[in-house]
Amino acid sequence: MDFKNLISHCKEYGFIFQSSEIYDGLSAAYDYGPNGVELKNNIKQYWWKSMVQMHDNITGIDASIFMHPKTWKASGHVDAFNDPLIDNKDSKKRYRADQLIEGYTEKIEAKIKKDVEKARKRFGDAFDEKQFRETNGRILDRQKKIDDVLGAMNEALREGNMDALRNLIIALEIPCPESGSRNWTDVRQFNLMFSTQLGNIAGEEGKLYLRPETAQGIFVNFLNVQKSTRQKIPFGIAQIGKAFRNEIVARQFIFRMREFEQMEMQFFVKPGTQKEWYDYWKETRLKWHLALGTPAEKLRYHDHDNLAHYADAAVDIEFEFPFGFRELEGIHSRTDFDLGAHQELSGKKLQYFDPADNESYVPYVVETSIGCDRMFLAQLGNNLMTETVPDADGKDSERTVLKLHPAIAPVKVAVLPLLKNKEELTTAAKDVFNKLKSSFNCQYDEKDAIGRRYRRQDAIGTPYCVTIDFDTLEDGTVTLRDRDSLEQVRVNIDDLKAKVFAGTDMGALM
RNA sequence: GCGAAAGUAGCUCAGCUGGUAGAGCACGACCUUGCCAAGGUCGGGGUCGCGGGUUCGAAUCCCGUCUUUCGCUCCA
Repeated sequence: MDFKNLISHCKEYGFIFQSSEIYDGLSAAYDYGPNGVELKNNIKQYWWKSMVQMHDNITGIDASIFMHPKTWKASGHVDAFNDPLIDNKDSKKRYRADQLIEGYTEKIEAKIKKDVEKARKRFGDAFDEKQFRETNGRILDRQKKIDDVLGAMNEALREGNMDALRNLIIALEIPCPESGSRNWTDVRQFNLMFSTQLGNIAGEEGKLYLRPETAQGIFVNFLNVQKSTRQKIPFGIAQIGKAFRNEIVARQFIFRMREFEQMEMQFFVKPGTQKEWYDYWKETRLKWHLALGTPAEKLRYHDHDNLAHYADAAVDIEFEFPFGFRELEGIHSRTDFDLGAHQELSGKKLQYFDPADNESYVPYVVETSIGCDRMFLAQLGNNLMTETVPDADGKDSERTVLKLHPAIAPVKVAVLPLLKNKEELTTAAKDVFNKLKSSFNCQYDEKDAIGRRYRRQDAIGTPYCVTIDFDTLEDGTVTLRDRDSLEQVRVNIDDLKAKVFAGTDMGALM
């Protein structure tokens, strides 16, 4: 099914609505509807059970969205994600001003390397690169130029002086890499974190940020959790929660929103063992996706070429969305960057005493981080389809069916009296419904012909439909109709609960 | 942010050489209906995304704006 139809389906069947739609909507903000919230909750529950319930050494927390501003200083977000952006008026291309300037210095560096290589060829084994670089006049001039430019750039960045940054680009006559044009706009600061004010914090003007990732709530609680649970390394802390990023362009339905939900687990390990745990989680997390029935050819690993400031290894699990392969989950080896930075800035020891080695150390961290909304979209993209099934006359007819894994389906079972106007049938059906509803999310539906009701349930992914007919009144059996095979089996009402449970049990995935 | 396309009933859309809105499905009532999108009768529902302009008259032409999709760009 194409992307547009998927979005329509989400609205029509109560999965996702645009935020504040009656006011023309808010860009890139969406609300989960009645079926959407059930599916999303089930996805979260599947993740939570797989991570926390199934691992003795992983526990959960739920940290505040507001955190002390120093958190983001330590994490690097304040410094690393204040991107200075500049547009080229002719080509309409946007660049990071600092990257343009760095590109300029890299070209000079390349010229230096060329000279070095020429000299190496000339002098052969006797060549001393260090000495050559320190004595060759042309290279020294070029190196000075690089140092001057980067020095000026860093000073401008440090002071937040956007005009100075622009002037540098103009003075160096840096052209647009695409068009060659030097017709630049002003440089504008773009911070990926949303901020708000909160009176005073520790005597300083309090600029609060909405967290751009949930991970820091885990790091700052590292010792609280370790001590209160008496966990021994290796152990993990899991969290599901909202995060906020002021993306320049937020698009593609719920794929990239400015407010989104993450499911993150930080796994604390002994330094030196991070690689083996990175490999372990890389494999374990892919299995989690495969267990839901997502086909292997729609998933792939994508290694990061450019590592983030905190990582020594990083891989994405990508899913083939309707608009191509995109990141669904990330597994990052975050080293001791975060705990080390918090230890330094807070002045509090964030170390673990390892009785096995009789020593203290700052643990290394392997992170798994999955976007909840993206997982939701992936499930719809993978399971929503139209297919041909026989109609009442045995002829081909089309149905729209959401073939979610039964364990995460919003509604587990629909209870349907065969006919609406026979009170003995509707009464019996309501009895069955009342028996099931304490165990499963159920729906009772008596409107329209039975075939239409089946199709309505297909469209929201309900794995089972129970139909009450006249035989039910005689022998206490009902038909149990399977969403995918369309097969119906006769089941005793007393066995229904066990049957539906067996077919929708989340435990079977783990 | 730039470029392209779109926005009319709950949904999918038609109407758009200007003359104050239609269909199918959905919704409500009644009849009919015995397992995979049944039929009949009646009924409710839209100031055509929003604002402005041209005109005697605008869903239709023009300008602006918001939202969405696609392509660039960005993406810890």
